[in-house]
Amino acid sequence: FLSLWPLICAINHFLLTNLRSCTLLDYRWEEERATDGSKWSFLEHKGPVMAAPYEPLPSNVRFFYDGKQMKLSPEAEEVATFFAKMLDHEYTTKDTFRKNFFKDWRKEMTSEEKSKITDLKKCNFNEMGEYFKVQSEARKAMTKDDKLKIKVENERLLQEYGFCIMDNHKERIANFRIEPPGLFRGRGDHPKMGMLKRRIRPEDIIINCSKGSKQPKPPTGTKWKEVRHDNKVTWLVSWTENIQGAIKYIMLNPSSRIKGEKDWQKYETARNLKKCVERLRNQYREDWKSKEMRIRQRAVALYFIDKLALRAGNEKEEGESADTVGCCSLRVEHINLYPEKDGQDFVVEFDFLGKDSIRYYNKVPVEKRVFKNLQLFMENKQPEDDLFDRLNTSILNKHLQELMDGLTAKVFRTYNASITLQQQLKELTTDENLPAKILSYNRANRAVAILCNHQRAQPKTFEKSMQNLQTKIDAKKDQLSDAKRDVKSKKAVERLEEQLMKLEVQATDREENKQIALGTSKLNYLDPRISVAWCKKWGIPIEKIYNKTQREKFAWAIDMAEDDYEF
DNA sequence: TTAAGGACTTAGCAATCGCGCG
DNA sequence: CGCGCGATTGCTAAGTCCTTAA
Repeated sequence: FLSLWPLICAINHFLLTNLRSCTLLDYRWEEERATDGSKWSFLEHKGPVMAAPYEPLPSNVRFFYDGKQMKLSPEAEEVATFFAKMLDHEYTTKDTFRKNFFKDWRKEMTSEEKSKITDLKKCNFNEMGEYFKVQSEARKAMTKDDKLKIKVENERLLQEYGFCIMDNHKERIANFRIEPPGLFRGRGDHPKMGMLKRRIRPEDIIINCSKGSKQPKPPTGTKWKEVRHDNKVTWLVSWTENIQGAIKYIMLNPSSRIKGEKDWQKYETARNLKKCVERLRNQYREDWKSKEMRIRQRAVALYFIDKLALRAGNEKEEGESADTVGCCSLRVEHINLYPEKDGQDFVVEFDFLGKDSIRYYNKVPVEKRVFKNLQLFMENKQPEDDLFDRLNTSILNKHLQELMDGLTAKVFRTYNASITLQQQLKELTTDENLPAKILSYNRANRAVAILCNHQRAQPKTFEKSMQNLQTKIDAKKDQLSDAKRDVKSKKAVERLEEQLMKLEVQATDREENKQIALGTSKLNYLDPRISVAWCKKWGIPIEKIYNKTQREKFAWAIDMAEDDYEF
């Protein structure tokens, strides 16, 4: 294997460079597209990689019920291992999780097991849990050669299943592996946490490819649920998941033509909004005065979406998922009104759980008319009543569609994120050294992340890593003063000063960033042409802003944007 | 008009990678 | 050369919005 590796790398490199030059040569971003709603005319792929089959535990790894050893049937044992693997996780202490798990686990038991195992508290999974810990330690301690074997096998799988042919292009597939079975982990206070996510069989899977293509073969002795040839959609494989009954898809990587073009289109729609946003703002200000309640509600909601970059807020079925809201689904209990607070007039305090149960907390002064309207909307309502009872996302989006072609609520997030980046870059970038410019970029990015409420848990290692950095800074300062004493080494002093500045910038950046996630806005909300243009204008290598994956995703923008690009 | 189904984008966290350091 | 950490990637849940059907 060691001798094979360089060859594999060489082949891989050849393929990648070949693909890249292909992109450059044929300008696939500028190819003509069909107008009949079809997404492709040829699609060929190898189908999904199925999850690895269950391997029963060795007989020395035991399960105990009520203190007594018990040999479980393979089906019940598999589900038990899912729980055992999560023993250290907070999830397994939660009532809902345990209840859902136990209910679903019992469904997999033989009738004998079912009659014996009646109380989760009496189940002892410790040996199983230990076994998996030892296994994962062993994996970490594997020899180089064994690690390489795994790497080679993964690479082989990627080469075989990780690509497809769509309309003359070899494209990378995003998620070509079928999700393995396990226990459902919802986010936040999810009523279904702990339920069994069942194993997906070939009989559950729908394959989508073109008629003339070589069809993917199901594993021997099995059949696909269906093979269809629908070129009005972009997915290659789909199946229905058993927790929410939702459909899951295998689709292409963001670097693909089909995703890139869609992304480009998204930013073009946002730029169209830029052209008419003042008109729209005047319109909703007028509508605050409407004699119709539904119009006032629509106008106030739109104002929030525009000013605060709130999500649309579709209705959700109660009890099916965590209780989270967006703009249209805000309830009376999610806001507080203060005619005067901290020296500001007409302050609205927002406090609610948004997507992924991330808390949105914000205090904002608003126009008097908005404030009065909110008071009106809240009159005679209970805390759990809808704030905008005459509004939903479908009504709002229908209205937006009339104001501008292609306009929906989420376009405001894209527009406000991108315009903020552009403005902030203009404001913050100074003609300093490279690290200072990068810091400016990150600060502009950060302003957007704060606007969009993209948070992350403070890394567990944050305090320590800040300390380490401080130690480095102190050491560098010492070095510097030593060097300064030594009159001969003027060059060395300069170099040390630069290194020290770099470290200090890094520390500032990291501190400001501890609870903010920049990745989401960078990947989904910021027109990449703004960043490409900024790099060109200031002579900054694009690699400083975008890593390899990001450069692949934004290849279209890197190809087309010049230094004078205006969002 | 509403509900359900379907397709696609957006999201944070966990696992893994790979680089700089002693 | 191994270790530890930050960076990157993988995973899949959770949104948005459109279409279809009753």
